[in-house]
Amino acid sequence: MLSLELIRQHPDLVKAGIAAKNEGPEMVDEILEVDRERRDLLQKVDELKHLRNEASEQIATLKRSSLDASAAIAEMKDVGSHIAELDDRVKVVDARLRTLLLCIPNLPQASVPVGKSDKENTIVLTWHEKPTFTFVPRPHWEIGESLGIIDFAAGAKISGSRFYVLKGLGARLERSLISWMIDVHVQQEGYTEILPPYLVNRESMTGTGQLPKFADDLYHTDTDDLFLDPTAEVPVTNLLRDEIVREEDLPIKYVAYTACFRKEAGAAGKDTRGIIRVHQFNKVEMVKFVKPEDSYHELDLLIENAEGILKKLDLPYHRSEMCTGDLGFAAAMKFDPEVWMPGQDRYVEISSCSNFEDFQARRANIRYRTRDGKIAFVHTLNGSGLAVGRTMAAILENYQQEDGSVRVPDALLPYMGTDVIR
RNA sequence: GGAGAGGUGGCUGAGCGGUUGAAAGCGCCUGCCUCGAAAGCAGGUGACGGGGUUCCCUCGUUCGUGGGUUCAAAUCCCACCCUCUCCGCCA
Repeated sequence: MLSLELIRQHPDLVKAGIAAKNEGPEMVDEILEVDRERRDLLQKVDELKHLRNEASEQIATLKRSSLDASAAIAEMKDVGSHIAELDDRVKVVDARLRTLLLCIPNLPQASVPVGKSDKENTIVLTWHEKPTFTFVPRPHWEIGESLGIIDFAAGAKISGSRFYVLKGLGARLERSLISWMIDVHVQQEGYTEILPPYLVNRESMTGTGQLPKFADDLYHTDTDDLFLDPTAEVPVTNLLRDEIVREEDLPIKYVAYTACFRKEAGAAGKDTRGIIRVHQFNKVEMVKFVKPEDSYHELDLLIENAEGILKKLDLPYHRSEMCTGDLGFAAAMKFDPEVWMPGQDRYVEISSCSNFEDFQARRANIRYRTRDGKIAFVHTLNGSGLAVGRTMAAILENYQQEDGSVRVPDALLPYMGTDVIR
């Protein structure tokens, strides 16, 4: 959510910002209009309420000294109904304004390269050359199936397309990755581990920005109006919804594993093979709450924490900087580390590290009290550290051997109990 | 799922139709005291929104949420949500 004050004072700046995200200026004008209407109404109704409050006090005084107050009461009856009428109108206008504010995207940070779509993202860093193989490397779905550790048919039978089943050392590898990633973030980088609910309510989804605009991507339970989390970002960020934390407690750094659920509504025909794009996947997510002045430094650290996992696994990757058109709804700046998949001859997004500035904090009302007593919104950031299924795919493709077996990365040896999957 | 109790400011907790935005205590802040701290004493201390002569003044809202009754609701009525206790069921 953008600050209403910012929209009032610098509508052109806001229009330019959302234009860079491929969003038209109409919403801004409507907000200004509705805001004007709201303030006019408020002025009127507040005046009447003031009148009523004063009259009530007089009535109370009269009653206390057992005097007749029926004249004043009769007079207030009209005022009361007028107030009720205006209050109804305020309520309608308030709801409209809130909806508009919830639907306007965050502004890109000034230094983000302007671009229309993901085609204009730039590679800002490359780590390790693409490895050479003495044989033709296979994609992970072939490796996984031939080793008997990924079963796509079973997933389709149990649940449908874009589901799969892990077996034996495949399941063990996934579980090892989850534990190891969390251990790294907790023990080496000072994050606090969280294990949150996967089902969240409407307020939480609104707080991080999935609702109201992106309901189509979410699984929803009809009976009790809960949503399956598409990322741990949702439950973990909402941990501090409507809270005021102390400045000295910032930054707050959480890491959480959850299963993630996505309808992938707009992705028909995309990544149909393998475990890259599925309806349910595991992810370890880092979430940070920081002071505004620290948030870009914290973004750098967050990216390093995400990429640290890739480095420890010795997986080649590069870092893509999102242009304005590919930032998404809530981010002010975003970097995606992408891992090399030799079996598919391409890089695949394996993490996404964003600074939301105060966009989510405003929606979710997450604030902090400064040392001198002032209250301000925190900045929130999050980044995958990492997407676990895709990490497994990357390991299968990068660590595959000519005989069809897969070496276990050194970092995972203590968790896997074997150094090779065959 | 059934029965009961309850949800009040950062926390504990009073109030149960009319100077109650809300007692008291704790916490926090400021001052005095002190070499300093503690204790003690004095004072201050919620959030949100509107308006203004914008380091301040003023008005409104806010006692789980949403409705209702009333001139007036933390206080009465209804619905929902949540917490706790007991019973049932259960990984």
